[in-house]
Amino acid sequence: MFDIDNMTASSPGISTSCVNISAVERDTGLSKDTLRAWERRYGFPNPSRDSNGERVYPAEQLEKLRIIRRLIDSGLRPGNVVSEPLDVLYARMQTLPSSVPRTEGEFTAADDAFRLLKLHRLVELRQLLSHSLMRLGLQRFVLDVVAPLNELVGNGWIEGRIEIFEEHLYAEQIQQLLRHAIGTMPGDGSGPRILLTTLPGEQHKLGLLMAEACLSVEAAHCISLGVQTPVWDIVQAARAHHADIVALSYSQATPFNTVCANLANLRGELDAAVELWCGGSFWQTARRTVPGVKAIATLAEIPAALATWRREHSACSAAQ
Amino acid sequence: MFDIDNMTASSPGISTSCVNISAVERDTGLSKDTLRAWERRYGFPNPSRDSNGERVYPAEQLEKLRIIRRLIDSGLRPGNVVSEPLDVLYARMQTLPSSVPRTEGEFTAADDAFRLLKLHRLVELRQLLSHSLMRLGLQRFVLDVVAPLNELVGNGWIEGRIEIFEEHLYAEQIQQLLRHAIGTMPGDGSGPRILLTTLPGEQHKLGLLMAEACLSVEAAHCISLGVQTPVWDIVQAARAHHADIVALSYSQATPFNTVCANLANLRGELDAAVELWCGGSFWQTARRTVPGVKAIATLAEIPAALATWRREHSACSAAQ
DNA sequence: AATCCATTTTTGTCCAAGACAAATTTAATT
DNA sequence: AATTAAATTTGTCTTGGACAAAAATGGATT
Repeated sequence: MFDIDNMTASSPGISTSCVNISAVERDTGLSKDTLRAWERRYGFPNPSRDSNGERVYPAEQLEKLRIIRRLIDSGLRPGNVVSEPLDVLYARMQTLPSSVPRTEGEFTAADDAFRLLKLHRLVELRQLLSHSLMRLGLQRFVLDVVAPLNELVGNGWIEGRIEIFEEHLYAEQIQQLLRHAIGTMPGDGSGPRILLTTLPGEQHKLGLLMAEACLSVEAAHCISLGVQTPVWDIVQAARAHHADIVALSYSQATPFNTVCANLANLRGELDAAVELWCGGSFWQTARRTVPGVKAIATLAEIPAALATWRREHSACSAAQ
Repeated sequence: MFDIDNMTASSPGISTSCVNISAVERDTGLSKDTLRAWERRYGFPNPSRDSNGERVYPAEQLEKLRIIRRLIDSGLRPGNVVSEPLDVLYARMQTLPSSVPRTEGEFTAADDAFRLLKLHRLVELRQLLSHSLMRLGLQRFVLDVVAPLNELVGNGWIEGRIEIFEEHLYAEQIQQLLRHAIGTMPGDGSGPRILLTTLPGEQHKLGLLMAEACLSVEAAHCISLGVQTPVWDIVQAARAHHADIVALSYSQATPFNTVCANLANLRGELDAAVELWCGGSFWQTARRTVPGVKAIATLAEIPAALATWRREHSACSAAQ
């Protein structure tokens, strides 16, 4: 019993040449249905078939799909990019708008960190970040260093200047640093109890951690559930831990309507007394608001939002 | 334009009553194809249809699917459980074998922690864990407290005694603790450079973190990429960071053949001088070994494995 | 009773080709 | 220039069939 495709696969030193549709779905984030539809409509991807008639994707096509994914994530439409040859796609990547609004002054730390990441100088990177944190304090560190660095790394991935493993490594370093910082803060239990998480499908944990850092600095009592908590479990957790506020984090990639539907759904399930906050950069271009949901467009708004809550809450308890 | 199903859905105060197949896939982890196949073969799930002929699953069926998932994860087969009524399923959950081999003496800490988790007494839980860590040291804490607690929580989920949000919360607490402990260890750079990660599809980050803790204690230089790194990126990262060892972590849920295929694949891509270690409880029942891959059946074996590496490596450099 | 091998059943995943609604773009009108 | 309407694009869902890997079963042998 031998497999022709696996034999042809291992030709030029690369044994991962050929993968099935499940692997492509996993590695590109494009659903099987989408992959088949593109093949039907645009003629790409164009996988060969194994002895059983099933699709087998060569590594080059997988790589091209990743590039296409980047372009679509940054606003282009499938019909305009999927059937284009590879060099045209590379050309288009150059013309993407780089949306990194940087505050002058602290941009050097983020730039330096990015350079160290690319050079794989991990020890120095950690030192630099750790030093910045100590010098600026947690709040300013998150706003002025981590946030722009996040953008740099994110754009670097879209433009292909950052490998996946470098992004992973970056996320680990920041996580280590922020968790350590958050962990060493006392937390006197006086502030509001805030339940932090993301909904299923949203995997971006750094945004959540940055929010937790900013909230902890303001003496809020944070209870983080990590990423991807189902709606029903958020409701249960809010009750079990007597949360005053449920705070969700979205990355910009999420379709706006999905966000609205989820928020409305969750709002309906939560007790009325519990506030629902939603952070994510997409609010900057949001067309409508969701009733009963507080939009937090940027991390910098967090102190003000907390101050408002405290004012309203103290007034409320005084009235009682 | 009105939707009959959504109207019947919002009857008893629950607005999430009806969901489409995508949501079910997301919330249960069962693929769309599997859900349709079960419906065809066993008559369950049995969703109604919306005006467009698409499946709409009521909340009860979703809940039952979650229970079925637990039973299958613990070894039962779909044909025996999918078509059974709900009360039979509950009865079967009671009869599941509890496979927690506990070392006498330290089991009280894990049990107490589990109890505190169920009572949502977060502050006390953190204190207890933190105290155990200080008393036992990181290594023993991981082996004697975290590992059995992991089992307790995992089994609790399978048996339905633990909610998803409680598991999330647990994972966050442990993560916080371990990261903090790992972060405060000096790391003199003398030990082997170990690249730690999991392959795509493997999301269990606690196992990885526990391994990192045990390795760090033995003065290894750990470079963690977090979870779900593609094979090609592992190879790149190993080169970029001059790793001596690549260590992968698997949870017991992964099919054995998948593990073997991935390992063989990765082994072929990695430089021959780089060792490949693979940890995961499935080795305890493993039928075969993979050439060129070192199996680490339990965390307790880590010190010995590191000692072996050091012996071989020092002999090697002396011979040169 | 335990181990091994061959046969049968179970089960997850894949396929094709069509359909449709939501999102987006384009065209037309005020 | 701003709205509105029509056309296009695009992701996701549908059915019913197919097949291979995994698991269970049934003997035969040690």
